[in-house]
Formats: sequence, C-alpha cells, structure tokens
Amino acid sequence: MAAKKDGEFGPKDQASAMELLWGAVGRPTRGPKPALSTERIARAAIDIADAEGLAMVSMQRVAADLDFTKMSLYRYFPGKTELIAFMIDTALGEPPALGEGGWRAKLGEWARQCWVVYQRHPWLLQVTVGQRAVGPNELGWMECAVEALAPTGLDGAEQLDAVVLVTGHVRNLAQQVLTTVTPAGVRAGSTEGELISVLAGLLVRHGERFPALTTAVASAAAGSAQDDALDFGLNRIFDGLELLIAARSK
Amino acid sequence: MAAKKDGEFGPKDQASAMELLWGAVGRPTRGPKPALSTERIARAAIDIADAEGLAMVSMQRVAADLDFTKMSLYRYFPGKTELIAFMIDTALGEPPALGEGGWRAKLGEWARQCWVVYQRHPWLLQVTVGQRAVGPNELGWMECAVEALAPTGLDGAEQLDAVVLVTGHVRNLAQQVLTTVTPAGVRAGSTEGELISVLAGLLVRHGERFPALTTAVASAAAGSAQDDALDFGLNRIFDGLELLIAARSK
DNA sequence: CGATAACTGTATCCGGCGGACACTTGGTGT
DNA sequence: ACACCAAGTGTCCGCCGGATACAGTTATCG
Repeated sequence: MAAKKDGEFGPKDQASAMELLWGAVGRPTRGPKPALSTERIARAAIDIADAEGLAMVSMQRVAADLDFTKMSLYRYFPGKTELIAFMIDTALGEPPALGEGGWRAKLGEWARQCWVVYQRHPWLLQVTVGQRAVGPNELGWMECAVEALAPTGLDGAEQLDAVVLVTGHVRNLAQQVLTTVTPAGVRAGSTEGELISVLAGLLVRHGERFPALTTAVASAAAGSAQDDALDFGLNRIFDGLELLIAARSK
Repeated sequence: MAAKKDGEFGPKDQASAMELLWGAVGRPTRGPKPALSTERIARAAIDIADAEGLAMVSMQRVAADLDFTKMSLYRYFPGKTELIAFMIDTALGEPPALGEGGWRAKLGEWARQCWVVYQRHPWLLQVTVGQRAVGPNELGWMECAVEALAPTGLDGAEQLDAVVLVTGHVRNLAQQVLTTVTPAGVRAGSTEGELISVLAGLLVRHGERFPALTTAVASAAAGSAQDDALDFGLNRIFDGLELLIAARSK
C-alpha cells in the first residue's frame, strides 16, 4: 500500500467501489441486523461536506454524527475511498427530467441542473477528478444529455464530445465561483463580480505587467451587473454545435 | 484552526501565500545563509508530484529528497498550503509565446499549451479548484489569452468569459483522460479510446438502462480512431465565438 | 439450543502536519 | 576582536485521521 492515499484509486478499490455502487452486494441474512446502511452513512457524510467542506469528512466525524464509532463504518465501506464514491453518486441523484423542446433547450436545461447540483454540493468538484468508479446516477446524467443530442444527426463520438464540452464549461465555472467554507461553517459564496474585484485588486499593484488583462477587467467591472458567464459559454457552445449540426444535415 | 485542512485556505493563508508568490519577502541579512530556497523546495515537490502523484507530497518526503528534515521547510513556507500555492505557480511556468496569426490561431495555440502543462503536471487539476492565491504566472497565462482576444471587438467581460470557456474545456478534458499513478510510480495514461472501452464495459452489463448512451458509445467505438475531443471542443467554441465577433463588428 | 455469521466497540499501529525548544551559524554593533 | 542575536536547522513531541486485530454481542439457521 505504498502510493495509495486520499483521492487515488487502486484497481482493487475500483472493483469494490463498483460492487457497492451497482448494488452487487446481497446482504446476508445471518447475524444481527445492521443498525446503519450505506445510504444513511453517505447522507451523513454529504451533510458534513455540504455544511463544512470535504476536509471535515473523516470517518470519525461521520461516525460521531451517527452516534457510532468509526469502526462500524468499515462494515459498510472497505475504506474512505468507497465511501466517497458512494457519496458522489448519491449526491448527484436521479438525472433530471428534461422538458420537451429542441436539443438546445434540453441541453441548456441539463447544464443548468448540473449547475444547481454543483452549487448544492461544491465538494463534488474536488472529488470528481481523475479516474474513479462511475456510478449509475452519474451514467444516468450522461445518458440524459446524450439523449437530448441523439436526434441531431451527430454521430456517437460527436455526441459524447459535445456532452464533455458542456460539462467542462459548467464545472469550470462552478470552480471559479465557489466557495470555500469559513471556520464557522457558513458558506462564503463569491459572485462573479467579487471575483473580478479580487482580480482588480491584484492588478492595481501589478497592472503594468498585464495590460490586456487590466483593460479587460476594468471594462468588465465598469460594464456592470451581467454575471451570466454560464449563459455566455452555453450560448457560444450551442452556436458552435448548431453550425456543425447544420453542416451534417445538409 | 477548526475547519482548515488540505486544499482549503483561510484568509491568513492567502495573505502569506500572496507575499511569497509575489515576492514581497525581503530576506534579511543576519544569521546563516539559507541552505535551501523556495524554488528548490518547490521543484523537489513538483518532481515528486509529477512522478508519484500529489498524495506522495508530504513535508517529510520533500525534505527527505533534499536531504533535510521536515522542519527546515517551515522556515521557507508557513505550511503545506503555501508550498502548494508556490508549486502551482512554478509548475505553470512562464506563459507561452503565441505566434502571429488571428485570434483563432493564437487561442488554439494557447489551449494546446495549457493541455501540455496539464499532461506534464496532472496534479494541477486536483489542486487548482476553489478559491486560492493566484500567482504571477497564473495571471500571466490569463493575460496571454486575453491579449489574443483583445483585437476582436469583444468587450472586457466577454473576453474574460471566453477565456474561462476555453480553459474549462481543456481542464475538463484533461481530467477525463488523465492518469492516476500506479504504486510503482509509472503513469498509466488512458487514451480517449480506453475511456470509451471502460464505458462500453459498463454498458454491456447495464446497457438497457442507458439506451442513448449505448448507441452513442457503440457508434463511437466503431467509428474508429479519431481521438480529438480537444479539437472538437475548441472548434465548436471558436465557431461560436466567431459568430459573436461577427455580430459585434457588424 | 448451540453453532455460526454478521455487527459494534476497544485498543493499537502507522503516517502526516505542525509546534516547542535546543543547538548552530555568521553578520553586526561596540 | 568579541559578544550578541537573528536566522537556519535538528530532535522530540502532540494531535489527528485512516486502517487493522481482536474481543464482545446479536440474531438466524441447522
């Protein structure tokens, strides 16, 4: 167990995480009834992560919140890695139901739902990097987006690439805008405007080295209160996709 | 120090990290000469992170690689947080020099350079999430991209949004494709094709629940060896931007 | 009814971050 | 020239989190 820690998965971990996520574990009938469940534990952990940040999620803390000792949890998850994988899929939840409409409306709705999830569970951003076990809900979200693009005439690879493109935009924007947690546990959300003012503060002291950035930030700060970088990006992406779709169906 | 750990910054941390990053520390003249330097330490830490993953970067390990004890490092960095901030800016390095050409060529080149950096330092993806102290090199990269967009007639906010859009795509794609580290320390890179086959493997067992995804993946797998999701996304984004630029200059 | 499987708790190891404090080094003031 | 003292370094230690071993407890099956 040399190089395993924190966010990294070895092959064995992925295997057991997969079993848990996809429900390949038949709970046996012998012995005392479990006082806990993977769901309850995951919920407790998610509550902590939502309220106080991922760093506060320790086996001890989760167990304490459930009035158990930390070792009980190891009967439900082989290790913290698997708990986190389960937290991810639980926090994602059921994929959204997209209303009727064209692919553009559907995919826009989908992106906005992603955004909401990231707002509610900011720690997802820290934890969904790199290779990991993919759960049913995560796959369901992908299905949902691909489904919106299926009737467009794009081929399979293009559909997948398009979905990756949209998720990338949403994720990155969420990362810019979110929110570490204050020691008190309250979330100090930062709007786009605040970010720009932080940048502006830096540029006051070192502006001469970054002329283009300085003028851009100045114009953005003056330009006022349109903080819709999410929509901006989505519109560009959708415009670009539309061109491709038009070319394909021509 | 209740809720501080790992990747999170308190206000004080940001302050000291800022001083380090922007070189506001005048080394005094009294006492023995420092045997180390922030740069050397950061380089050593980066080497470890590159070769064996971020998880293996501990103060002990970094110090050991430099033949010092861990406490020496605390004369250079108040804590691990600041070391990591310094690692980020060092690993990013000088912003690239973009050749001549239109904004599209320049921004494409810029994105590709980003991609290369993420390939070389995969841990950057894990560590550049959430609020953090921004160093001069990181700002330099932004400057570089904004500069490419300055002559397009987009306003400041649009330029910034466009840059965020591109970085989001590159980052997310890098996250999909990268690479945890095996215990042996070798990097097991995963190509796009491998990712698709992992997906395909899952869908074999649970495909009925994800029909659209199944057909998309099947078509992508059959479709063959065009693994250029990076270019796909960039082209869509640039097409979308081009429409906006055309509309602005009309 | 007892054997057995399964859940929970206690004690313990390991490793990482960071602090306390003593020791060493080498400019600076007198 | 010498003492002083700031600054760098090393040793020991406390704390905490993940993970294991093992004993104690509970409920089902033979």
